[in-house]
Amino acid sequence: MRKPISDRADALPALAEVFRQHGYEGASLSLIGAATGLGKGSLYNFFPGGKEEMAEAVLAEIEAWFEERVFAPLREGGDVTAMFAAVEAYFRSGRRVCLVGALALADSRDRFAARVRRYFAEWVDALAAALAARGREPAAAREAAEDIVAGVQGALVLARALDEPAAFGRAVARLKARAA
Amino acid sequence: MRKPISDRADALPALAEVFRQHGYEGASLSLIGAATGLGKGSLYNFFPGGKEEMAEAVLAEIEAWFEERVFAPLREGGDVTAMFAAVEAYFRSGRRVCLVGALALADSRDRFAARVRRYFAEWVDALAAALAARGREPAAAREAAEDIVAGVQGALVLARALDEPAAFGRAVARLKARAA
DNA sequence: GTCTATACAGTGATAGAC
DNA sequence: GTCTATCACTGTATAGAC
Repeated sequence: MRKPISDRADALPALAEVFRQHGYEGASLSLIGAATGLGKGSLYNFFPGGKEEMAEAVLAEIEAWFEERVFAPLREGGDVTAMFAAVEAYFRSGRRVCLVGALALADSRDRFAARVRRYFAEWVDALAAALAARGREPAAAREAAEDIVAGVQGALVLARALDEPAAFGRAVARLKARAA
Repeated sequence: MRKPISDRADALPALAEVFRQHGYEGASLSLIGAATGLGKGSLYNFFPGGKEEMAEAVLAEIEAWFEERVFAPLREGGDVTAMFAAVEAYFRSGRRVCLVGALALADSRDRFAARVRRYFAEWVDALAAALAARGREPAAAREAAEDIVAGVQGALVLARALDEPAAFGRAVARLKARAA
């Protein structure tokens, strides 16, 4: 809520945070209004499709962020270390949850199934390509990529469940070593 | 719903399935009524505390199941292979989601925070004890235990997200090899 | 464009008939 | 004990004033 909100894009960070903290069903329009500082009038002006369109916009932004900062560098440069740095920063060292992962498990999972699947498929594909470029057999690279992506998601679950963000950092260190 | 429902315990499996599929907020009393075949009268007769008491009962049953079939064997016999077999069966080879993990990420996470934390803490502790009994250094055993528990949870997220249950089986195979 | 009012459905929960 | 009817409330979404 730091910057004045004059269009959809300005509202997305606050929106994303509400969905992350409360899930899709739990993110009521009152919570959304409070978090963004926008009334229902403005919200429906920006997002005529209502809450579903808000969530879609948030997911699209997340996907774009990862595409630019994680997937593309992985595919092009094969830079796995940079991925771990980006991921650790993005998830705030385990204090932030992965909205896409949460949506995959939760209530409204079929509503966003296509987007969720694409996000994870792209992540695994890009990481497998990077590992293959570093000399692994294609099949082994793909297994390792699945292992690492699942490891990140599981570490987020565990860190949140134990209320111990440091568990995420430990997991990332292990995964980094395994990827090297 | 196979057996006639005459007390709380009979309703728990159907209840658990509803919470797993729709999350806590998404599991409305109408869904719960349809899944259990019970009217609101019966439900509130069995669970005077309403939905929250239903979820608590489900979580307690899950915890008891894992305590008996997973945690205790790990602590006593150190049988890691049996854990993987139990886990693979319980999560239906990746077609079933972990309710405790889902609650850790989702909306109503603080409501069940204590139970969620205990479930994962016991799992990690028991597994670490088993790995230590198999000769690992205590610190390494604990790291490996965290790695494996997180790996299971992450594999469930990934399998569900990709809509590819087989990804769970592949992950379990990798984790099993890593534990050996 | 943004707010205030409100419509309408659906929620969890309760009361009372049987 | 179980169902039906109903409660008060909150949800999303819309309409209309400004």
